[in-house]
Amino acid sequence: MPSNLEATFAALGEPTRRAVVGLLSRGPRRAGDLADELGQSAPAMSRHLRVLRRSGLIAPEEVDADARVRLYRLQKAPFDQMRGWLDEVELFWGEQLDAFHAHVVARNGEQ
Amino acid sequence: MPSNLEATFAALGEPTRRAVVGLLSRGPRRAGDLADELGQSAPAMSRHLRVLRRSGLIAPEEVDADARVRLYRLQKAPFDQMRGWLDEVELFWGEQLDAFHAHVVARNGEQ
DNA sequence: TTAATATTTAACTAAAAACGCAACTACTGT
DNA sequence: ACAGTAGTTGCGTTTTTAGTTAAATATTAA
Repeated sequence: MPSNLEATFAALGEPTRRAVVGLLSRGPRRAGDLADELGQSAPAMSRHLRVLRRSGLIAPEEVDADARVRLYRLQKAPFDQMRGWLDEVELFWGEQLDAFHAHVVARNGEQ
Repeated sequence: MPSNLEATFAALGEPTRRAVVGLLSRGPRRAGDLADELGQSAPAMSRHLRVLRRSGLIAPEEVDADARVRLYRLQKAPFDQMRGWLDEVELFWGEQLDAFHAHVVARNGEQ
């Protein structure tokens, strides 16, 4: 389950896959149900799920009884990583804006 | 400047473009400087910048003096949209986990 | 006007992604 | 063993993406 930002963002850059994540946020589901709900063929959905699996965003539930059925579940790690990246970017960005503001204030005085 | 999630996530699914965003978070920069710092040819960088522009993640600064130079700057809206989407997903997800926890507690008693 | 600089666009190539259909795997139930 | 169900994979096709070189655009400086 290698969770890398590259694959995560790329996976979410596709509407069907974002919709899959949206549905899975409501609870785990089977591949076939996702295909039906999103109007995709079984092979197409299987491929989307593979992309999502490789990104680490989803994982098949531990198979218990019926191994024909794979219940997919959302994974937290990639979400944390994305938020971490966004936090980092916005942290420096904030400093930049602060510096810009200080610069304006230094030139024009407090508004 | 249509800022849609699809283009935003897709744009960030590429390492060079994420690096561009990282650099721009430290302050606005010219296309040529970004190309140099990231070891990309000018045309390649120009294309990456077009993708980022179309996603809404960056915008060229209002041209002031020298119009040969385009200073690119990060835009907040797409970041807010991404966080909004993540919030929504994790909101439902949280409810799901809460329900699961309640279910476990109901079966096994408080841990 | 001419040269120089910064950036984008055009045309092309190569690699990757997406989708349909058909075939295959793996398991269940009779 | 056989049929049925759930899901994945192989293959051919079409589209998209990323990169290159060369040319075009826009602006400043001489």
